[in-house]
Amino acid sequence: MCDEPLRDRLVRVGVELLEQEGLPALTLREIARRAGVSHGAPRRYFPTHLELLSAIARAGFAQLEVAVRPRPGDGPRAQLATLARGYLAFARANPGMFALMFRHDLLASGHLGLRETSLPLFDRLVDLVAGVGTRSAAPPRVVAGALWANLHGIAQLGGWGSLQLATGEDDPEPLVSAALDAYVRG
Amino acid sequence: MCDEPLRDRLVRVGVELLEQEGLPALTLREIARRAGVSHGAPRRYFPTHLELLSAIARAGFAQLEVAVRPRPGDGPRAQLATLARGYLAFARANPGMFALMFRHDLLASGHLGLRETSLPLFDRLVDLVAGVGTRSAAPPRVVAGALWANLHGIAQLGGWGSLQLATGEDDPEPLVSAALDAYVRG
DNA sequence: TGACGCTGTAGACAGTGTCTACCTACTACT
DNA sequence: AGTAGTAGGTAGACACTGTCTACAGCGTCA
Repeated sequence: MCDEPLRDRLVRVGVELLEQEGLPALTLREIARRAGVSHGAPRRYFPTHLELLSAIARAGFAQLEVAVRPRPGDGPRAQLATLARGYLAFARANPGMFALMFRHDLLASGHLGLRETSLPLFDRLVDLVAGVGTRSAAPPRVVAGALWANLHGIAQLGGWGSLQLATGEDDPEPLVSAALDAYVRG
Repeated sequence: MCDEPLRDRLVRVGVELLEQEGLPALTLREIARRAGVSHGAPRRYFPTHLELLSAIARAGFAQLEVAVRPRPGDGPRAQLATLARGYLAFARANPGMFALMFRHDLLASGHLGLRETSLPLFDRLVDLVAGVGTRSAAPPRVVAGALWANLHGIAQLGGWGSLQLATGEDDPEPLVSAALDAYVRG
C-alpha cells in the first residue's frame, strides 16, 4: 500500500501541509520530512524548490477548476455567478493554496501546466461574458479581464481583511454582486 | 553629512535596494551591509525583520499617496481618473515596492502607520465615488471597495503578465477605463 | 573619577535551498 | 549465473538567512 510514487506523495503531502500550516511552512525539507524521505530525495523529481511548489500550485488550479464548474442546466448568467462566487469561495476556503497559486515569484514562470489550467478557465469566462452581454463597448475579452481582475482583487484584499476594514462589511458577497452588476447585463 | 540617523538610513537604503534588486533581495543582512553596519545593528531600531519591512512599506504608501494626489482644479470625475491611473502607474513603476506593500504575511500586521496611510486614501476614494455618483444601488462605500479591488486586481494580475496573456492586450489602460465606466457615471 | 545608557560589533545557533559523493537494490545483457 | 549499469534515495557539506546574546566603545552626568 506504500507504493505510491514519491513524486505524487510529495505533491499530496505538500497540499496537506499547505492546508494545515500555511504557505510559510511549505519548505522543501518539511515536505520531505512528512513524506518520510531525506531532504535530498525531492531533488530527484523536482530539480528546485520552485518546481515542487509549481506542482503543488498546479494541483490547486485543478481544485479551483472543480470549484467553479457550472451546474448543468444553468444559463450563462447563473454560470457566471457560479464561477464568480466559486472563485471567491475557493480563495476563502483555501487561503494558503490561493496565496501560493498567485505568488508568481515562487513559481517557475512558464511552468507547463499552470498556464494550461488557468487559460482555459479564462476562456470560459470570456464565453460566459459574451453570452450574457456586457454593458460596455469594450470587447468581451477586455471585459472578462476586468471582471477577473475584480474578482481576484476582492479575493486578495478580502483575504487579509483590508476590504472588511475599509468597507466595514465582513461578507464579500455585496462586492461580488456589485462586480457582476457593473460588468454584465442583469 | 554622515549624521543621518541609522534608522532613517536603513529605510532609505531598503527602498533603494527594493527598487534595484527587487523584493527577494530585501534581506535584513543585505540592508545592513549597504548601510555600512553589522547585521545586528538594525535590531536596535527594528526588533524583527518584519518591522523593518513594514517601515519600508510605509514609505511606499507615502509615495503612493503622492502618486494619486489630485491635480488642483479638477472635478470629481477627473480626480477619480487620476487616482485610478495613478494607482496603476505606481504599481507599474515600482513593482517591488507594490509587491511588498501588499505582502501582508511579510508585514507586521496592525503595524501603526500602514493602516493610517491607506485608510484615508480609501476614504478619499469613497468621497470621490459618492461625488461622481454610482451606477448601482449599493452604498458608495461598497462601490468604492469593489472599485479599489478592481484596480488592485488589474495592478496585481497585470504586474506579472497574466492579464496581458489572457486578454492579449499589453496596456492595462482599457481595463482601467472599463472599470471606471462600469462603476461610476460617465 | 566612576557608573550608566546608548549604539553598534561579533559570534553562535537553528533553519533553509542547493550541490555532490556515495550506497543499495533492481534490471538487463552476455 | 555473473556482472555491469542505472534509478532512487541517503548523508553531509556549503553559503545564506533571521534571531539571540555577550561584549566593546563612547558620551553624559553625578
